[in-house]
Amino acid sequence: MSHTPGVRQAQKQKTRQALLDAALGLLEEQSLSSLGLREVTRAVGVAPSAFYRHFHSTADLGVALVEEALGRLHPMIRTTVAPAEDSDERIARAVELIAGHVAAYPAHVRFIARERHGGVQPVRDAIREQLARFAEEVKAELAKDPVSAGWSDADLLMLAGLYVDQMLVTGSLFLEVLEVLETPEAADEARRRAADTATRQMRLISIGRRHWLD
Amino acid sequence: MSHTPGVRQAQKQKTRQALLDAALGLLEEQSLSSLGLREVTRAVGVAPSAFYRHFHSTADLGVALVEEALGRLHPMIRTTVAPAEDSDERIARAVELIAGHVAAYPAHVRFIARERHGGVQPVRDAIREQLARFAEEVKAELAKDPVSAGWSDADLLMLAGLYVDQMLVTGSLFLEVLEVLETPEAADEARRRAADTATRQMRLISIGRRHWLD
DNA sequence: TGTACATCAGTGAACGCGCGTTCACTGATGTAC
DNA sequence: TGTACATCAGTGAACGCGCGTTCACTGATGTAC
Repeated sequence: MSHTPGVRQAQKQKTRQALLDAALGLLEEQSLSSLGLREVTRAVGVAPSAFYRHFHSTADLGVALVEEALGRLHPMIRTTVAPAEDSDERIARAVELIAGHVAAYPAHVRFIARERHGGVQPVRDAIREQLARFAEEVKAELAKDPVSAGWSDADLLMLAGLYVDQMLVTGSLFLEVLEVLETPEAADEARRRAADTATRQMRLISIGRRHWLD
Repeated sequence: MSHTPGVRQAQKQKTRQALLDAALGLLEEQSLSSLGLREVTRAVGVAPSAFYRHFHSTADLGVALVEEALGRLHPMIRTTVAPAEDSDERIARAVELIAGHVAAYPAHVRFIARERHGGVQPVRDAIREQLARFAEEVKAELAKDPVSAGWSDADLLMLAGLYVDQMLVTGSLFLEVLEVLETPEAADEARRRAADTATRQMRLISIGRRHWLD
């Protein structure tokens, strides 16, 4: 039953990925709700009608992009929030990791930031669902930390949500830095300041965490 | 030189406001980058070409909406963050104020949340500028508080930014509640939980603030 | 291995439609005297 | 107050254009025997 001959399926998969990649590129400068099906197929070099072999609509494609952008991020989240000897060290690690991810996948990060509150409901829903999963995972990780002794489940989830939101805020901050750039030196300086602000904000939150039960 | 007869100007202003109102309504279910000039004029009941008497483009209209949504919020911010006898009281006041604002102007709040990272650059810039002003004002207010003794200017601005972001997060949270509703009872319960989460997150941040210099 | 038939990813033409923008216009409002 | 002229917010027709969707098609890939 598993036959899966391959050649035909592989080619289809390749076209599908080309559509996703082209869409992501076009979405750097517009929202999903204004993305045209014909724009995407034109960028790939296939007929407009070919689009329907892969997606019902651009909204459907958007949901696939959410999976691509966030689906594989779960393991990364886990290791980022994992308890560390030194709290400042974990924060530095997290900020570096976010900066690296934004530098490596700016279009994915921008897409999520933009469509989280965007005009396409199914995509908003898909993002909300993924972020809720992140929050649950962060909560599970926080619970392992001795610092969390005595915390209620609701408070742990509240803190996890705060961390998840803060990650997105930090990601957006690094994205803004990429947009401005001007000279390489100015960009470096801006990145440094963004990392510094993000680090201090996370540090303040983790101080609040340590004194929550005082 | 001030002549300003009025009748003609007043009528023009009325049409302009009608365009803004209609656009805001249409933007509840789509992003600015997909909003059509003809949609807006159709909703108002004027000819498409009349649009150009008021705005160069829908992006231009969007910038005007940013001013409308955020421009008059500055005094409110000031009183919200103003030092209070009891920290928990100030937090409760802030959360109630945000909830009330979202309930009173949901379309404005949704517009800002959506377009802050949206596909229309001039609008993003206008929002960023307004939020930067908010952060400066919050910073000035925080500086008055005895708790801020010994804080560097950079740290005050960092904290102010955290508060501004948290206000937007809280606004979005209340907005999501409005979207779901289902039954009135469920909506009430959801609103209660949203307020509770927002309150605890702000409390955690203010605990972090009190122990920042430990 | 070879043959006959089935599948199906991608084609290309056609459609009706709403878009943004232009332009000469109308007629109420404003100004000068 | 009355008259003659200027201003200008809003009109409506026209334009060329790209859109999403449909449909019968083609030809390479897959399957059965």
